[in-house]
Amino acid sequence: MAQDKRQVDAITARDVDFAQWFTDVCKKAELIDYSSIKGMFIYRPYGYAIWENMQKELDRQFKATGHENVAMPLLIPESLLQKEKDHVEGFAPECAWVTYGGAEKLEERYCIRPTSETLFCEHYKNIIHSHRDLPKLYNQWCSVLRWEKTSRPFLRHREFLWQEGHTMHATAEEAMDETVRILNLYASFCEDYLAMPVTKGRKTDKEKFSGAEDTYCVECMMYDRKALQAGTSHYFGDGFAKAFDISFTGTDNQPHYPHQTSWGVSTRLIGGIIMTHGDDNGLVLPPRVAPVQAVVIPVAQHKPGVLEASQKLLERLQAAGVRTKLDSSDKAPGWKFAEYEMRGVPLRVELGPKDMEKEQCCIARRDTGEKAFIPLAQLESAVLRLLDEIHDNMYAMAKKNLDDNTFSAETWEQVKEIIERNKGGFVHTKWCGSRECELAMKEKVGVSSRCMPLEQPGTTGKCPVCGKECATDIIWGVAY
RNA sequence: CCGGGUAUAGCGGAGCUGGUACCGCGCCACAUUUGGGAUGUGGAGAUCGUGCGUUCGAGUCGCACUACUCGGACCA
Repeated sequence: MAQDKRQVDAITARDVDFAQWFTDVCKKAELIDYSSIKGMFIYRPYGYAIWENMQKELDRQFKATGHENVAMPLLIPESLLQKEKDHVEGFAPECAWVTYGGAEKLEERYCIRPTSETLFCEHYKNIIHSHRDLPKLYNQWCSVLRWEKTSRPFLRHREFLWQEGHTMHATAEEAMDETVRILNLYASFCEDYLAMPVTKGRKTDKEKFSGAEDTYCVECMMYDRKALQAGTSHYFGDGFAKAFDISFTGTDNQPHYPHQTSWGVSTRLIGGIIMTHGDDNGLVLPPRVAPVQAVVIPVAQHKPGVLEASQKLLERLQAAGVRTKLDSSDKAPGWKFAEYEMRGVPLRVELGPKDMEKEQCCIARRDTGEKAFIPLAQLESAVLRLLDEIHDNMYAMAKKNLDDNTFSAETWEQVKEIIERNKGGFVHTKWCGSRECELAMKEKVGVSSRCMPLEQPGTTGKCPVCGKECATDIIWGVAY
C-alpha cells in the first residue's frame, strides 16, 4: 500500500482498530483538531466545509417547507429550565452553569443551552395568542453544550454544531404530521445526499427525548456494524405548552393548548459519513456534500502548456457547477494522488503531455479506484455522470452492509449469539413493551433498543425476554 | 465518574544508575526532477503537557492537575 511507505501519513487499518482508524482519518484528513478543553473540538476548514454543504441543503429544504430561521439566547435561567419536570431531569446532569457576571456572583445561575425547548417556549408564550398565530415553524443553527463524560470527534462533543427546529401547531394531528414530515426529510437527506441508508423508527420510552411524548429517529449502521442515531424528530403533544402556560384562542373562541415538535441533526452526521464510507486509504466522501468533488492534477506540469490546459479543465468544471480544485503545487503527482484519496475527494482528473496529444484526460474514482480515459470534449458530462454513479455505488455498498448485518431472532439467547458471532449488527425481535425486558436485554446481551421500525409487519410473536405474546417489532444493536 | 495506559520539535520515536536533548519524516532555500507519496546540498525549529516539590543540578525522582487513549458506568 502506498501510504505504508511513509510513517507520517500512515492510517491504522480499518479492520485492525476501527476506533483508531476513525481518529486517524479525522486528524490526517484535517477535518478536526483537539483543543485544550476535553470534548471541545476545532472544526478545520475541510471539516467545516462538509458541514456547510450539509447545512446549505438542509436549510434549503427547511425553508421550502415553510420554516424560518431565528437565533435564541445562549443562556437559560435555571428557573426556566426547571419548568418541565422530565426535561430538567434529563438534561440537568449534563448542564454547564454560568455563575458569575464579571466579578459579581449572579442571583440565579444560568445554564449554557443543552437544547433550546425552554427558550422557545418562553418566547412562544409571548407571541402565540390566536389560532391565526399558528403554526410557528422556527429553526435555529447554533451550537449547544452538554457536559459529556467521554467524548470523541464528531460522535460526542461537549459542544457541537446542530440545527434545532421548534414548531407549534393548533392541533395534535398537525404537530404529528410535522414530526413525520421532518423525519422523512432527514431520511431522504441521509440517503440522497450522504449515501447513508437509514432505518426509520420510534424510540422506546426509555430512549426517548426528555419531555417528549414520542421520539422518532433515523438509525444508520456504520462499517463496524454499530448503530449511529443520525437524527431525531420529537412529538411533544401539549406537555410543554401546559408547563409554560402557552395557549391560544381558537375559532371557537375557547382557549387551547398548542401542540409542539422539535427536531435536530448535528455534526455527528460527519462522523456518520466517515464511518459509513471510509476505507484503508482514508476518507471517502459522498459527492453531494464533498467540499471538493473533483481535483485536477497536472502531470509533468513544467512541460509547456500543461498548467494552462489544466487551468482550462478547472474552469470548465467549475462552470459546469462541479466543486473543483486544481493542485499545481510542486509536490510529485504520486504524492497528490495519495493525498486527495486520503481526503476522500470523489474524482481525480489527471492531465499530462500524453493526454494532451490525444485530447483526453484520465479520471479516477475514489470509491472503486477505477481509472478511465475520457475525451476532453466529454469532460463535463463524464464528470457529472461519474459523481452520480459514485453516489449510487456508495449507497449500494452501505445498504449491503446494512442488509448483510440485519437479523431476526426469537429469544434473547439467539440475539446474544448473533451479536457476538457477527460482532454487532441489528437484530429484529418482538417486544412486549416493558422497560424491564428492555433493561434485561442490556444486562444479558449488551445491546440497547435502537428503535421500533415505522414499517411493522403486523405479525405477533413472543417477547425474547419474558415470552409474552406481542405484536411490536423492535431493533436491538450496539450504539455509538 | 471508576480502573489501565500515554504526554520529549509540526508528526512518529530514542534519551542508561539525575549533568539543559537525539534520530527519521515534515518544514525553509537552491538545484535537478514530475504518469502512484522524487533526489542532492545547505538551513531553521524544543523553556521535554502544566504546576509544585526533592536536589548543587530534573526530560529522568515525588505529588497534584490537565489532555489524549483503552475498558466500564453514564449520556443521545
